[in-house]
Amino acid sequence: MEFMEPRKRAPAHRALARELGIAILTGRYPPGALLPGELDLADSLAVSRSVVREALRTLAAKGLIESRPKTGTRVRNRADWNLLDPDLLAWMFEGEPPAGFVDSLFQLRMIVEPAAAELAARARTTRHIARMGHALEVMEEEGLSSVDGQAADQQFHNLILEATGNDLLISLSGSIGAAVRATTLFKHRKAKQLRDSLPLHRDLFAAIIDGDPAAARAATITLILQAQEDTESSLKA
Amino acid sequence: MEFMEPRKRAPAHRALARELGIAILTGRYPPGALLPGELDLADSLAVSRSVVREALRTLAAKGLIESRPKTGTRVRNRADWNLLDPDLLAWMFEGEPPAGFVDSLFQLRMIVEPAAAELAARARTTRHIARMGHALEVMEEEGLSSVDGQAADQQFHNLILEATGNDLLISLSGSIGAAVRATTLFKHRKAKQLRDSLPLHRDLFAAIIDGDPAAARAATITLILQAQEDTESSLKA
DNA sequence: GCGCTCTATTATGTCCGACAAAATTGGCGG
DNA sequence: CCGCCAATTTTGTCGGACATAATAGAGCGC
Repeated sequence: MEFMEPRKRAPAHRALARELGIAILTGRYPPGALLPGELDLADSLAVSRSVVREALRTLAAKGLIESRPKTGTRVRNRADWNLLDPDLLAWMFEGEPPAGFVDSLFQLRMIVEPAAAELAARARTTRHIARMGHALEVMEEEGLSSVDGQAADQQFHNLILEATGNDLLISLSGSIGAAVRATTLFKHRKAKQLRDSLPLHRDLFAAIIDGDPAAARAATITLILQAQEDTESSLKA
Repeated sequence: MEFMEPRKRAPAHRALARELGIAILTGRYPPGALLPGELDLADSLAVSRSVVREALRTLAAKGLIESRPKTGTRVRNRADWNLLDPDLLAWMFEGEPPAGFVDSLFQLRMIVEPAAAELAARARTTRHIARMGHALEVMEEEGLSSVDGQAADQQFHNLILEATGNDLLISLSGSIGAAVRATTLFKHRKAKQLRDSLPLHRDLFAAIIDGDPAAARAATITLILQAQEDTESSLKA
């Protein structure tokens, strides 16, 4: 159990799930492949079979694998993977994100977030407006490079989805948030000059306050486009 | 282990995960609540602690719960639940779907599917067209009430998402498909007269063949609206 | 030889009992 | 009164054993 050094807090079964999950996502075990038996895994990794089994249950719950007696444990088809699971998205970005995946993510954001902003502009309550205003304040004071500033940025976007009152969209916010968090790492790691997105955030906030769906949609699109351009220029570097 | 009678094929840990998952989703264990200790659960349900633990790992992987030593296992906040997980959606519809949830689902479909149809009309290959044509044929021959016809319907919609070439959208198709399958049950169970959706499917198919994004979007919107009206009239009855 | 059934094998599935580690709680001492 | 330390409780990990299911192969009859 030597592979959990970075996070001593992480239980062995969680560390192993991450390990195997990444191995599957990166294609070391391609779809249809049979992975080693539980007992083999257990003693090749120096953990008990319980740990292996719990890790496999975690991966099975995320749609990555499928276990049957005698047959063994098999990697499921890519279409069955729950790619919107926050853990999977996080694991996906641990190394270099697969080509095209970043595009897929921005395509999805471009579909979901403008529509969500529209809904939010209609359904928002004063409570939501207050909390969004607070998040915006933190962003302005702390800046978008600081940890607190980025957390406030996340919350600002989550609040928009929350304001739609749609449970499924709220759940999506967690997933997309996990992925955006990861891409933001790339942006700040590799790119030096990032355009200030605060004015665009303010425009979006104003549109939601006004209850102007069209303006909210337009502001969101602009915001995502800028993030996409910055991210792509970072990836090229 | 007497609760797995309906599906003898289902392992105990899977049956228990479903059991507990439904209990959490239906609010029997509300967010923040502490559920019984592993040992208590084990002998109150007459299974071993291993089974209980593997079930809990499954639920944890789906974002429902969170375990820590000494503190116990706690139900996480609703916002952390992976509602787009196919299992969770299926469990959600085992009983009466919560009020507003059906609306949320159609709202999500109305956001995602028209946009996906647009993309599909641009990116579709002849291979996709051929498979979609085949699915449409099955639907026409078997009818939408038959099992095969509904399966073909599912596949038709999945193929559209697949044609977008966007992995995240493809993954969404599995989730939404699970939910749509469930709502379809309601429609055919309670409603007597369902309008024929085949002509609309043909319109959508034609638009995709033509590579006409605007028409594909419009056809998809019409299709979803009709399904929504039929579903709502079924739920009232 | 061909095909069927029945057995053998091998993986996951389940059970048990024990100890380790962590985190809260309470008590002890400064 | 505060802070440190120990006691307790719960999850975490371990090891081994047996049950069960699904495949592969042996044996049998035709």
